[in-house]
Amino acid sequence: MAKSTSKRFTIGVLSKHAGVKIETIRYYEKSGILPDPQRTTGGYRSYTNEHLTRLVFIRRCRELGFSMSDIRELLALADDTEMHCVDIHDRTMRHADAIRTKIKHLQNMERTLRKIASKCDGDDAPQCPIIESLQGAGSLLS
Amino acid sequence: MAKSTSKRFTIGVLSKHAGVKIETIRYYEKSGILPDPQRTTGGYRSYTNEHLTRLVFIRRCRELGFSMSDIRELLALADDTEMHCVDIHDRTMRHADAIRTKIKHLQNMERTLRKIASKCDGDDAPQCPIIESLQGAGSLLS
DNA sequence: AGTTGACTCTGTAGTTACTACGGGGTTTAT
DNA sequence: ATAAACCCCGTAGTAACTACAGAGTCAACT
Repeated sequence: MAKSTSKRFTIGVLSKHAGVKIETIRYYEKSGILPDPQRTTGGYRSYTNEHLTRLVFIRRCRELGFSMSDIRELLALADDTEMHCVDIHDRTMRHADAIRTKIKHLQNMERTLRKIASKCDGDDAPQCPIIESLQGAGSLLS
Repeated sequence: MAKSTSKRFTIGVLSKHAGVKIETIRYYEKSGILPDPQRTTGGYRSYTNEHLTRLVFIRRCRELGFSMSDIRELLALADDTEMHCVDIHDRTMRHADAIRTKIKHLQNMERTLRKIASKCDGDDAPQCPIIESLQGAGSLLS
């Protein structure tokens, strides 16, 4: 768990590694969700691995349907701040429960999709039984 | 599997049951993701349970971070359309794989959050070990 | 029948979270 | 030293809603 190499890099490099567009990174900075980086003498933003970690986390959260304020709260948990232990416990549990629900829904969807795929597997029959498979209890829309 | 009761209801009722705002329902209709319902003589929209099912599915997908075009594709799978079996197989598997990745990330987050909560459980110690728990390999940000 | 209140209609404008672009300065490589 | 590639900031555009205004509809009392 040695402290990671603290090389600094530009916004373009950060963008590539995090999979987040440059404009979006600046947008996150402006909205306070990603801390202002140091600047070079020329005025260029200079990032560290901590920025990268945080940015990847933000990107993932967005892909998983969390709002910016959700993410702000989750990051506050990671950033400590001056919250009380009890607050943290409650907030954390609420988030964990919401996430569990998301997982359940995704698991249902994945199961149904794989069922559909397996029915369409192998033979290229003129009409695959997709409609039927979607009417039943295990419907994608259920 | 009897055909569900085909009572019709207004947009307000649909909104309440689906947990989707009226304006959003009209927006979905305009963007073609929710089929145009019948109208009463007075011009009111008249919905069925099929609309409800579809709308709940759309809402969930949005909460899970799917874009409108993702949802359009998923609904196309449910709606049959004139796609070939092979197409469906490929698309379905791609979606299933993406969903599996989402599940993995959410499971990591849930595990980490519950760990944090359990550390903050019971005693109201002056400083809970949140920061440390977030630095390690099982960090929320990892 | 009339009227009140809750509901719905359409269309337009505002919000959130990006995304693209334009005009300029900086850095790097030849 | 001069392009090419990169970065700066600000503004405008997009996607997916969300709110509001002004008018019509419906159900239920008197």
